[in-house]
Amino acid sequence: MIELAILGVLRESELHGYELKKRLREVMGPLSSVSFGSLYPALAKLEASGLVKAVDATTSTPMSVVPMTGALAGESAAFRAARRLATRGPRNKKVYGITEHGEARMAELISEPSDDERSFPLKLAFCRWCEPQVRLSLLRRRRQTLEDRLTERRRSLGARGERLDRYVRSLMEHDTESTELDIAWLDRLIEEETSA
Amino acid sequence: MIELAILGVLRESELHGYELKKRLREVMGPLSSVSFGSLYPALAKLEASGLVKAVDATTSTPMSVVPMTGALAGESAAFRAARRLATRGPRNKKVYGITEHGEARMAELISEPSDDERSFPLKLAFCRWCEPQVRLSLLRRRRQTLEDRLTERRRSLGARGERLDRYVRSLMEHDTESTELDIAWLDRLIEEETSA
DNA sequence: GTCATCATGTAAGCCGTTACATGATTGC
DNA sequence: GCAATCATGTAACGGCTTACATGATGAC
Repeated sequence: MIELAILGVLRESELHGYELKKRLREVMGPLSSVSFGSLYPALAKLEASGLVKAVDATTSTPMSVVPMTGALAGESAAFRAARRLATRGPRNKKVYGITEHGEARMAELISEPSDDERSFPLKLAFCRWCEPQVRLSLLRRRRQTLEDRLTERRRSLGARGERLDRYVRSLMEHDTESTELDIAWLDRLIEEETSA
Repeated sequence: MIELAILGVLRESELHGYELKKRLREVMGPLSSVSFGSLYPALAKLEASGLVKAVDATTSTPMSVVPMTGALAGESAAFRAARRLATRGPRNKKVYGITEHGEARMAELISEPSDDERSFPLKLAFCRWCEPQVRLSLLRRRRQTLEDRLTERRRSLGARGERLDRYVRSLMEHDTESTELDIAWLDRLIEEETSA
């Protein structure tokens, strides 16, 4: 889970742990944002496996050398990171970048059949990097999962739906509605994917 | 999490661990169904705290005494459990029931402010047992949580929405849509709650 | 008598958390 | 110089999972 999230964010730009955490919160939502206690060990593990590497930021450029244009609004996150890095020196920061091995691992993670509520959004968020057919099968796999759940739900609801508690029934009916919306959304994505 | 689920199911009928697991899967959905490895220790802990107790099923009624009507389809789960218990004897089974202390604990758990994706459905599923005002504040609290997330989402989407990856944007838009559906559903529940 | 199912547990491990410790840099 | 923030980590713990061990009961 956290592995794919880190790789995906690092693929966009090289970052150090602290900024990585901020970007992760943006991607994964304010909920389920990873904590430092899991982020740093995860990074260390990824580095040990060669999926990410610490990039050398040996430019000891003092601040005066960096031209301050005043047009800071347009800066990319990566550029800001680079500037701050140059300003502060690399001694106390570890800036990570994804390796080729890491990119291959990403493709592998996205292809994995597991399809739960947590992993799917993450996979979709980074699926631009993978091949169209992998992306398409991801969408179809997810659709099938939801479809299965829906028929299962309908079966158990039909069996003992009448004598169900009011709140439980409302919960189930809403879940069904919600899942149908999900499927319709996936259908749109699949349609766009196949037409292109 | 698992604590509330167990208490809630036991409140409907006295059960032993194995059947409890089956009922839990029905309530919590096929996903996130607890495993034995977590169920039994959880039950033991609940018993130690006095929230559930092992009910004595000392009725050594032999099977022949139980009349077999043939109309088995209409049996309740509780009755089936009782019959099977009488058939097999209590030696190898531990049938649990909720205590008064456990009922109080349930009310406490439902009142707790934590409101995440997992705990809310569980709370709602068992909220019939708690007082109307507690139930209402549960619904309102959840609604507020979703509303907050929605405004947060809109804020971050407005800031950098244009240059967002296609799939990430679709993900966010769908999440927004989905959350709006949730809120509308909660509004219906709240309306029903206040009108009665 | 044997196989599937029912039934209860324990052990090891994964994945993540909170809380704590440490120190550099910046702004005032 | 001092506080706030940036930055990196460690330690202890929690909750849940899979895999394993054990044995009773029922169907045939």
